[in-house]
Amino acid sequence: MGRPPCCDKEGVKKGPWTPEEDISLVSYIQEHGPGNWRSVPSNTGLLRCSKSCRLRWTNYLRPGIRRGNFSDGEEQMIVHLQALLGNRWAAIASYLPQRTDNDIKNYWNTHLKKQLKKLQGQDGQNKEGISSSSSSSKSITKGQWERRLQTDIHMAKKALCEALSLDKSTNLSNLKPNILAPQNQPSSQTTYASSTENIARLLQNWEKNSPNNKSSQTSSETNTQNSFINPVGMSSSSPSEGTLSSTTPEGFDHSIFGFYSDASHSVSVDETMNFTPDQNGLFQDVSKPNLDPLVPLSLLEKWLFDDGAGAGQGQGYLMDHMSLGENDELF
DNA sequence: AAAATTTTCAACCGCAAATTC
DNA sequence: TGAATTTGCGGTTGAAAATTT
Repeated sequence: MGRPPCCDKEGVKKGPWTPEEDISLVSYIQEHGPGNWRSVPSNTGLLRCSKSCRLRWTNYLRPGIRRGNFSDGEEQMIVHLQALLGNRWAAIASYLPQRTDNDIKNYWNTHLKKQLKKLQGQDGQNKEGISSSSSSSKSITKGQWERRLQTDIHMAKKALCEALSLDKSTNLSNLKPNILAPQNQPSSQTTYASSTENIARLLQNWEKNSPNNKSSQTSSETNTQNSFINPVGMSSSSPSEGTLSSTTPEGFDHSIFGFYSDASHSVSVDETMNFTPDQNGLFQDVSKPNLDPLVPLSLLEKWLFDDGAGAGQGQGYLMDHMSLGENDELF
């Protein structure tokens, strides 16, 4: 016997999410934590299927997500990892904790693929496409099954890290954010919308900046200067590119949730590149380990392609060189 | 200025693995 | 144990925005 369906297909809303729906979902998750998606639509009253809720959360609302332009480093990382792992976007995204697999996939399909094609056209000698990747020549020598196996080893280690770290701190995903406020932050702060009151206030502000008033909401740059009140008292983002402010098609600025808040300052790209789940609190997707996104690719490559990698020799090497936060001690 | 074309990216779909009962 | 369901992943779509003609 199975379980009842999460939602019936009829009466399920599709298409772009409205700010109200976002707020509804966010406030529910703030209270109950992410997970148990099948109960989300019924408990929130959202006319969305559980799948859609999960997707919206993981790809858009989840704190710690960095949106907008990809840095050169990220770009290179994606190109290298794609050469190593193929189109395994979730695996690739695990190396870029601030990016979603969907974003990476989109970026690959819209930007990098073309760039590589161009390069390929310019340099006919490089038939493989990733001409600049030192690892690519090695990767051809490995069968695809072998690459997959190596990735799986990495994923297994990752899962072990998570399991062990979760054991240490109880099951984080089931606890409420206020309970798990990062220790290095003042107790008055959360890394998330601070309360349902805040969300209500956000909605008020959003209404003031009515969706009809599109002129001020068309770019992330203008959004950094909009009139949303930061619920946790965070100063407004600096207008410099790369500040963590994201905007829905409706112009809903998610920085208002204080996802990335550090009450004393807005978060720059450089800072966020080094963020850790602890710094960003509970709502950092626990499925993404704290792997420093700027780990030199040669380390990854070395590990993945090291003959001894599968047996654990390379494992220690990689782990030693990657910032794993709490998990460092595990290896 | 307007139409046509291209680009972008949020969201959907289907499948496979994992989970639940 | 096995069937039914949920969850997660990768491929794809299509509306909106941007760019070109």
